[in-house]
Amino acid sequence: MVNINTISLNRSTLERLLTYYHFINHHHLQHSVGGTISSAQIAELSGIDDTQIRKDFAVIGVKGRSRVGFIVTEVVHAICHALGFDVTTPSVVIGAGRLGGAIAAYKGFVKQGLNIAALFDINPEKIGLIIGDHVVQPLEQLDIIIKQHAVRLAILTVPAGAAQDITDRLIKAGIKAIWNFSPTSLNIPREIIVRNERLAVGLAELTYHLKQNSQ
Amino acid sequence: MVNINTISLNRSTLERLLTYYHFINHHHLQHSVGGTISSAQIAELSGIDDTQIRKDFAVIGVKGRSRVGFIVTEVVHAICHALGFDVTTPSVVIGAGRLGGAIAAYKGFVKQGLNIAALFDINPEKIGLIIGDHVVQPLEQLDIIIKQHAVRLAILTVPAGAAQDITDRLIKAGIKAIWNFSPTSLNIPREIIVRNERLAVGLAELTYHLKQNSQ
DNA sequence: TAGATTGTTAATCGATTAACAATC
DNA sequence: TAGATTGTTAATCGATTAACAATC
Repeated sequence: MVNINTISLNRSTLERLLTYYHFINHHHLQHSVGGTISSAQIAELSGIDDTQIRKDFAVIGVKGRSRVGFIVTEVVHAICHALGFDVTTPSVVIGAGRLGGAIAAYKGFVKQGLNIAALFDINPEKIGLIIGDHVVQPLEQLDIIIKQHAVRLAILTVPAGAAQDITDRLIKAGIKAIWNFSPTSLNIPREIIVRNERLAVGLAELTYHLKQNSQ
Repeated sequence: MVNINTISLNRSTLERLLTYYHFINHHHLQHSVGGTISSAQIAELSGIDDTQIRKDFAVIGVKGRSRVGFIVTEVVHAICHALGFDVTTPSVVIGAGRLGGAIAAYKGFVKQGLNIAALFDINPEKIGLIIGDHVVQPLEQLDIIIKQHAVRLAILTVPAGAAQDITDRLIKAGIKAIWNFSPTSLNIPREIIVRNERLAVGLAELTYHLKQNSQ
């Protein structure tokens, strides 16, 4: 086993690795037992430069063969391992609104190792509702469930106004990483990992280009 | 009025502009009539280099004053104009599931000029349901509504398996831009603008860093 | 004026792409 | 072998940061 603990993948690299993974899966290439694929073929599918692909594979410890290419199953396993998909990540979802419910009910993230231990809401009327496989829990249960399941990841889908309070509470309860869907910037200690999912950026990009094209 | 039709903002620039906009709004700076702000102050708030900020402002036509800084309202207006927030963008949401419903019901995008003309679903059981201010429409209404409202933007929240078929149909109906939340890659003509909102990337980034930190 | 801040040029840094020897 | 493909170094490109004259 190649030790990849010491290497550090930046966000662009992670995104590219996920792109390779997606295209390989999408084309059902992983089903061809012992099948191989060249960096040029992946480049053709994904639009990413073939030199870049070979470098990325080198970083995650995948070795290819001259005149043959890379063994598909090796690539898939290495990407899963590098990205942590082969480890289950327990998590909690805070906010049982439409977005929180969508994430809690979505099965696609399970392939990435995500396991949702519980879904919380502050609204008493929502407590007890069943969304996906989850019963909406009151926030009072937060500490207990986080400890019980050794949860380190929280998925935040509360309104902007409530985000900071909940965040402080999550950090006190031992959360180490926050996937933030609230349209606000969180004030957090440096050691906590945050990913702000700013959907507004996507919309801005589209409206901007639409405007450009119509002129 | 500065002509910004000819300039081209890339994705990083758009993201930075939105960041400035967010921090200026978040700190209620726009309410200070005639108030000014320096690039160093925005740098402090946003973490973006002050030289970069001055360059971005130059690109969107905002002029500052020595020893004073930039007039807040001018900055806000210029960003809104550059990003197209001052123009209403009619759109349709395809897929009245939890995610589609969340987007259709969310009011935050209105500030960016987004107007949702209709919400569609293929499932007959969902037709007629009320989500937010919208009645779920059958796909048969797609062409009529797109023409009626001159819709050019479609927001796609259908399962991966249905995404390509719907996309083809949308393009035939005259859609020019697609905000794709389906976890799949769409095959589309070059002239159509697509933004793939790959939430899996965010999750991968977090699980990767959690794994790194625990070793 | 002195000094703070802009606007812009130059330097640095990192990411991407090209080139090509090594390999099978 | 000849030729296709990897692995890696070198070159290019673009984005970021530093420096600093101009300005008020």
